[in-house]
Amino acid sequence: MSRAEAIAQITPIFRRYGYEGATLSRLSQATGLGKASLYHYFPKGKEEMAAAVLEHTHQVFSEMVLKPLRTPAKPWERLEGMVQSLSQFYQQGEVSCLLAIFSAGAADDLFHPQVQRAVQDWIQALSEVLMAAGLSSEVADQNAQDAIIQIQGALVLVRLLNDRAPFERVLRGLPDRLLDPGG
Amino acid sequence: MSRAEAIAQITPIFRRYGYEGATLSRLSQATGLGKASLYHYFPKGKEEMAAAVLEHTHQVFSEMVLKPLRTPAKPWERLEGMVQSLSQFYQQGEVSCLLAIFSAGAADDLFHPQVQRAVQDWIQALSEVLMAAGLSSEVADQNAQDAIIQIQGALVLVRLLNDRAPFERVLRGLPDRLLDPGG
DNA sequence: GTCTATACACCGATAGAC
DNA sequence: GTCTATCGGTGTATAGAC
Repeated sequence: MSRAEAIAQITPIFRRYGYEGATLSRLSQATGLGKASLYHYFPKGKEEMAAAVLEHTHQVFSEMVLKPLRTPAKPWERLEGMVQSLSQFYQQGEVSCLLAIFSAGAADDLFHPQVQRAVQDWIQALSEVLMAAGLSSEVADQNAQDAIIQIQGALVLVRLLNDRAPFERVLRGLPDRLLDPGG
Repeated sequence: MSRAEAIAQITPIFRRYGYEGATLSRLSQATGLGKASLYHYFPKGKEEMAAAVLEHTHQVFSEMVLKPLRTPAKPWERLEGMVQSLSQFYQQGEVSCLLAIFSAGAADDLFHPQVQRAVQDWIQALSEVLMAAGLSSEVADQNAQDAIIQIQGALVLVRLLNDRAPFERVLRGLPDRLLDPGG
């Protein structure tokens, strides 16, 4: 067992149960390690586990989702690339967004700066694609925000209805909607 | 102190901290009652408190938000009425949606049926307005879902960025967007 | 009705054997 | 590295005085 493996195994627990609901018992069960053994990889305890999960998820997200936005391809193709990666990253809507989960309750007090920076990075990367497509910086920023709104909203609705269809439908329409200067 | 007052005082705790984060200590502090006194109003304990909060919030929501949708006014005016009420209900985006909060973690196991029904009611009421405006039932259903998506997504983005502007912007554009058959 | 006192389980965390 | 054992604190819930 490596630290990287441990992070991979505890990540779903934080995503599903949130910071407070991710108890050491559940984290221990998810890894197959005893509670005490988790402290070998995360000496500062649960807060360090959550920080590691957030950091690692951000790295995976940047590599999978943001990287396609920064290629030299045409704007529409870059957006298509992001949509494909997003579907994978959120497992067709099956899993919650860690940022959204950590934006409430006790986790918000601990991690708000990191969470906010991650979202701003995403908006920034999207906005640059839209400006490359000819949109004004104001409209680009607004449409980039709308993308996050629709993705996050779709993930919430999926959980509310227990039906992944809204997520896939939103992703499918996303590129065209974002490139529309009329919002 | 009445049961109704107690519900009003503990509701913000559940909204802000979620089911697991809403500890009896916090609920006790919010009401000014001792922990044991809460059991006078909610004999079955925390689960009954959460159920009462969910039930009461649903009643307020139906009266404030859904009722304007069911008036005999013009569709556009009914949507405007909902938007006004929504802004109030979510305090301009300041507070989270209880349904979204209860759709994750342990609360989902306890309350999923109630939560799902509440969302379906909302979609249904919206869809009927849109059909009255001449949209086909398929487009009306889809646009109604999009309304929930945008409202929930905006509430998430508000928390992520610590900025209420996205919520107010989404609400402002909602009626026109919903009545657009091109969705 | 509200309180103090308390029961008992689980929480996060640590010590130390192996 | 992983374990068992255990700590102090807090969680939900109950008993019973007033």
